[in-house]
Amino acid sequence: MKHKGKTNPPGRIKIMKSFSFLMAQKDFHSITTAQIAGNAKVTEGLIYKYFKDKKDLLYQVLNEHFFEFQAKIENQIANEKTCIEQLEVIIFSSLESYADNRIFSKILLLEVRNSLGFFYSGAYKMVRKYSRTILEIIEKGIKNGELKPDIDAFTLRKVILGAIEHACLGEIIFGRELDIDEVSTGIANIVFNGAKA
Amino acid sequence: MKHKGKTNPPGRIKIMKSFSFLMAQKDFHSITTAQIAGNAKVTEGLIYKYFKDKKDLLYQVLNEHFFEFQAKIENQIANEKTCIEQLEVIIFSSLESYADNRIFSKILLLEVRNSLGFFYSGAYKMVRKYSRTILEIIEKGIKNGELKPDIDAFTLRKVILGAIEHACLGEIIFGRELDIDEVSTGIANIVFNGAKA
DNA sequence: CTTTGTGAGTAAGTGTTACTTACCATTTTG
DNA sequence: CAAAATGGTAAGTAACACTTACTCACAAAG
Repeated sequence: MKHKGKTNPPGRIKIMKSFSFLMAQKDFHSITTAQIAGNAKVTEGLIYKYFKDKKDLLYQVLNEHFFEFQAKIENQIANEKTCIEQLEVIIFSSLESYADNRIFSKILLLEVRNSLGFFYSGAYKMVRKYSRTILEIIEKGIKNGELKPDIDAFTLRKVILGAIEHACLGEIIFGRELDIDEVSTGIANIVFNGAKA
Repeated sequence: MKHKGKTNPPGRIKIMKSFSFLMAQKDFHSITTAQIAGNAKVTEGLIYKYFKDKKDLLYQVLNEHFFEFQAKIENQIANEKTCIEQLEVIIFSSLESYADNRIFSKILLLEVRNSLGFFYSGAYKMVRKYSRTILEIIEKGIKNGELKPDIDAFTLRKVILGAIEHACLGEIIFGRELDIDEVSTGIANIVFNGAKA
């Protein structure tokens, strides 16, 4: 009998916790189902009651983290008035969330992108929502004259998202410390004022 | 008897070609050693004469592509005089190289980053060289007054590299077409002149 | 002109791994 | 109270990455 997702039994929670714990130490592929089950003190078979496969477990863990991420960001945007201030908050909050939640960052920026299945998962819907929010703010900024009329909204989004993600990589991969204040004001300064003298 | 890497026998070439061919169609993990060998018309065992493991095969294929990439970029930088022009060329050429060589892009941007082994591979040395070149141009630009003195060179590099990589993702993952001219001038415009009105 | 060594390649494994099937016990519900 | 569903276990299995032991060809060296 397959699980229909209406409840959240202890076994399921233990499996997700165990998996998150292991993800903090090694990469997805070198985590085995035996380790996940052993660490969670359940049998391997139970994993497949609650998750379609190992990848699905990864997506669902990501999904849980994404809720917090999204909620926090949207909360903080609401406090800002101008579009530029909102974008600055997005840069800062994203960096902060990534730094606070390394497992989330690791999964989202390094582990899920390589397989097509992710782009059909629920977690990806949240990525798109986050991404759309940014685009809407940029478009509003162009309309109300805060941003230059000749810039392309999609390209500006690429620059912002790319900068955020790239800034986190060193931290995730090598465990380097990141001065969020410095980096986020640095990125905002370049993106809004330009680097040319 | 293990291979000592002094020659480049036909079997080795066939394996790398076969693997590249398969990488154009599916992701790394869903390619099996049996498929690689079958497609190359050699036995599975031969793969392990020339490559430490499957990941090592991935790194070596990446490494080959990286030579071209690096050579091309450094060639094109040499033609430009100002630092801003050099950085513009880097943005354009990188986008162009990624677009022309999807297997290379896919491996570098999606497949290798998730395992630590990559950062000890020869291919990663080339990434660092490319990355250092960009940093040096930026630092020169700050010194000679082309770029603002208050920007941080590392942050500017993050923005440029992040924007380039993010711009390629849609293309690699979904096979979307990318207007390189438009995107590269768009990125350069934002990064150098800023988005604020 | 045999011996010795080595590079290129094969054939047949082996242990692990992700995933499946069949089963049990307890709770919920018609 | 019987039927269905939930929560969980135990014992598999096919496929996979990787290993071991072995040819064969051929080139120097003695």
